[in-house]
Amino acid sequence: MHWADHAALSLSENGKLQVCASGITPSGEFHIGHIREILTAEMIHRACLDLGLESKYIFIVDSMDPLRRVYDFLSPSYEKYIGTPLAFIPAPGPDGEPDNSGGSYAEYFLNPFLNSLKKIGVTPEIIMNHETYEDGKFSEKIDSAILNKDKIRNIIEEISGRELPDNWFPYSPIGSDGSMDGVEVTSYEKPYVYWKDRLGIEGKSNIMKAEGKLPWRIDWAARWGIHQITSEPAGKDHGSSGGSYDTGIPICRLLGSDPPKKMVYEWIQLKGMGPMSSSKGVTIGPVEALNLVPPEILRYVIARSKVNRHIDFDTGSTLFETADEYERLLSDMSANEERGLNRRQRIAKETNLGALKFSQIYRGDDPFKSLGGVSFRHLSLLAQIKNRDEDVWTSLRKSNHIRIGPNKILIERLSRMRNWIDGPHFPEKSKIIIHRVACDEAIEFIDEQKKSFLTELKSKLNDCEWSENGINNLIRMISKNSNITTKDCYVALYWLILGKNNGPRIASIMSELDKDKVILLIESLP
RNA sequence: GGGCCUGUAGCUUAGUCAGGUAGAGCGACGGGCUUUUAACCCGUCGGCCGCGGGUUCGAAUCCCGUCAGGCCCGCCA
Repeated sequence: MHWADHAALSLSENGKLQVCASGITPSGEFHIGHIREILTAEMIHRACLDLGLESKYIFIVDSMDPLRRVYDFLSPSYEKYIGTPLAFIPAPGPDGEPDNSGGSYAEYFLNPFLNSLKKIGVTPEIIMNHETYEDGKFSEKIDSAILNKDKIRNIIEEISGRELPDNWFPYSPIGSDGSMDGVEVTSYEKPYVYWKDRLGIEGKSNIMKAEGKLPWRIDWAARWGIHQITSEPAGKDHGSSGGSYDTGIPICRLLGSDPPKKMVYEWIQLKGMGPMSSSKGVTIGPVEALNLVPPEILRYVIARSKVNRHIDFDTGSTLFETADEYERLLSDMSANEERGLNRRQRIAKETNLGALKFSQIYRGDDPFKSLGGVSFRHLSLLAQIKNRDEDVWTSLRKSNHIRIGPNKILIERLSRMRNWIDGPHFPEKSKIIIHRVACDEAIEFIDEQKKSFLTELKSKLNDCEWSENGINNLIRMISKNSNITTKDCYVALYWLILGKNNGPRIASIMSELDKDKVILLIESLP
């Protein structure tokens, strides 16, 4: 059984109404790590629906969270906004300076992300957390938290092992300059929290409005109750023992609600570069990823991996393999029957089918409709050899990958493949590099006999039709009349042109090159 | 210091929750496609399931220990 179906099944024991949630702080660029947060919850939501439960999926934007520090991509003028909720800070303009015409900081980073989510078929109910505060929905929880201040303090200190300062208070009011930093609470009289800020100015915050917020650990526990959340997978940072999940559960109960069951997902890492971090520049954005691979493949990256296993993401060969695995699974699924499968194979097949199901952009779509019929590896080859799309289709027709014209899926794949190849993420290993002069290995491999074959070939090139077939026929003809095997003739050409001992059909590569270039290349042999 | 994840064929890994003869892909090798391939099809090779112990008729799977790698524990998915 797929993990999402399994999660849904265990949720179903607690009732028919399910609310699956994700929460992200929009403090900077979103990256594919956030995609895991989103998709883990969204797939469980879909699984609930598949099971016949009533379920909704909400995405809570932590717009009330304060700016923690001035990130590298921000201008130093953001210094004054540290401690201010992201919803109340102007977005950075093109120069990194605060720009009042560009909406809020939170929206600035959120909107492109929502766009990408739409492309992968995720359409959550979006809740801006600062609006929940503005609407007074937090007020009861805030009141309750303040009244239970000592109990909450105990929970946090005991479970997290952290020691809270003496002046700690379970509510952070916003001071006169908009920041929550250095604001000390002096007293509480519902609905007002009285305070003195770091400038020495005194004031009060109404807990019915967005004039302050609960600290993170309490905020999280409170919203579980406010939104009736039954499932919220959290990143491993919240999941380690003593982390915010562990303190959230008893705090949520203390505030009068049932918490969701703890579920922790592992992080996505960029292969060889450790965990993703926007501030360190170790990141790949969803927009970037979607320029390379189709949305169903991006979903599949998440769907195929168990929640508690980390994912090594890289835009090189791993992504190729994952994409090809998707294609292969699809064709295998239609082929073999249930019979003759033992228990393990049945489970594996069932799980794989689940992964395919959750990879579809729209729930209920037939996975087989997303079958391209050509491996990504092969497509990358053709895309590099053939400059014109039409030639790619011709080649695919010849190899029986497609019958008539390419379908929409394939056309989109080729266009993405060209992006991939032209961009910085395409793996070196898969690149086809045309040599301009013979490399050392080529010179070593090409002995006198092979050289005379090439010389002969060169002299006939001008008479031959400059097409894949014409060139290939010429190669075959000359090789037959030479003393070496056909295979050696081809290998010599591979070494000469690509610097490797094999490759895609050499005639098709040559036909895309200028004749003069080929001639110069042969002449570059000593 | 506390905790999590991982260790299975050359590489990537499934199978671990519900113990019952180790599966797959890539690579390599061989063959086919009377045209070469990193296409396509068929086949072969390849695993003391990190190591040691225990439970069991039976362990990759459960338990204990141990080694190695990665990660989290101020904010970060």
